[in-house]
Amino acid sequence: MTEESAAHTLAAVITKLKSRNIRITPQREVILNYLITHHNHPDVETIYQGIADQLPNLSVATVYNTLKLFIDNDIVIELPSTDKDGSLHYDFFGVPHFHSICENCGKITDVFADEYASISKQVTQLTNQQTGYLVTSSHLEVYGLCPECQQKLNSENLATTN
Amino acid sequence: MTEESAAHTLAAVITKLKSRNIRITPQREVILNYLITHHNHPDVETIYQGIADQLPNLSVATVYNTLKLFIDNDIVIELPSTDKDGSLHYDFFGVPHFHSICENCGKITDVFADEYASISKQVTQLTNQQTGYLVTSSHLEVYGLCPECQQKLNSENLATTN
DNA sequence: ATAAATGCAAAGGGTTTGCACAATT
DNA sequence: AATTGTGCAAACCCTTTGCATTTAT
Repeated sequence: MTEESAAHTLAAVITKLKSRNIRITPQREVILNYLITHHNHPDVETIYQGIADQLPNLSVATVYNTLKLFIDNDIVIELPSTDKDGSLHYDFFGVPHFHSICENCGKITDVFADEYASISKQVTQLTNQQTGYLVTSSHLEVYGLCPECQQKLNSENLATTN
Repeated sequence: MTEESAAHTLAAVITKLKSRNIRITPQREVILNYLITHHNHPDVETIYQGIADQLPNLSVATVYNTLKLFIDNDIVIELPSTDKDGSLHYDFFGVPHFHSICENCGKITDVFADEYASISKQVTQLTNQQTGYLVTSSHLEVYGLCPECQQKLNSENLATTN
């Protein structure tokens, strides 16, 4: 994402929040900007460290509060903790997508596909028909082995069978 | 699920585990049986309480160990914690399905749909093409308001606007 | 026999909470 | 001015860890 479009995205989200009478504080703006410009699926600690220079007195509690606010407003989604890390991860959800998660190293990868729109729609309809839920959003995670871990595990197996 | 088919399912899963040289302990069998016969998406504490009469000396650590084993062998899946409860939930995954989660009360509801098979397949292919992951499984969660909470919130709104 | 699983209890660490103070509208 | 948000630090509690003992194969 270019700086230009990131700035535009930031402004658009802030407008959206303001229209819902949500106050825009420096903390919220910085955290939001971090999430828009970083797609590493950070946990709270990573976000905290990543904006420490901009907000020297920031509290972790504020990061948690802000993330919850963004999640409730469908701006950010929460991703499960990966094996080697008990903390939850967060992702700006401007463009709908899903995630593949490596069962070996815990890496999270974005998957953007045009097909996801129709899948979401189908799933929303199915859910509403069968359960009566009023559907707000849907999350999809795919589990497997990332290319790097496939290679690494393959090398290890070759080594141990010699 | 009838007792008959539950027993059959239990036997089938045990055979599958044995074929992978996984030891069948009383603890594992009881926990597995609990999960096959209870689809309340229990957390660890609920499982622990639910089988306390069958395994008086059971340790919570064993429940955690066993669940991890089942997850690694694609028998059980882990579900995110609901808002009012910081603990993860577990679900026997004999018949593939997805889940709807109420954003208000945290209730988790199974959604069985024939369409899910083709969705999973499609998602697996998309992921493999775009990321090179070797896909093992996929999870889908739908968020929204359950019928009960829709009604409840609607009543509250009517009350407060009077 | 022996490699693996269990139980116990303590430690760990991510997340939440309560309240005084500060800031947005 | 009034409502809302923030920072701080302690508390919470789910989960993990280490090790001695027991057990499945």
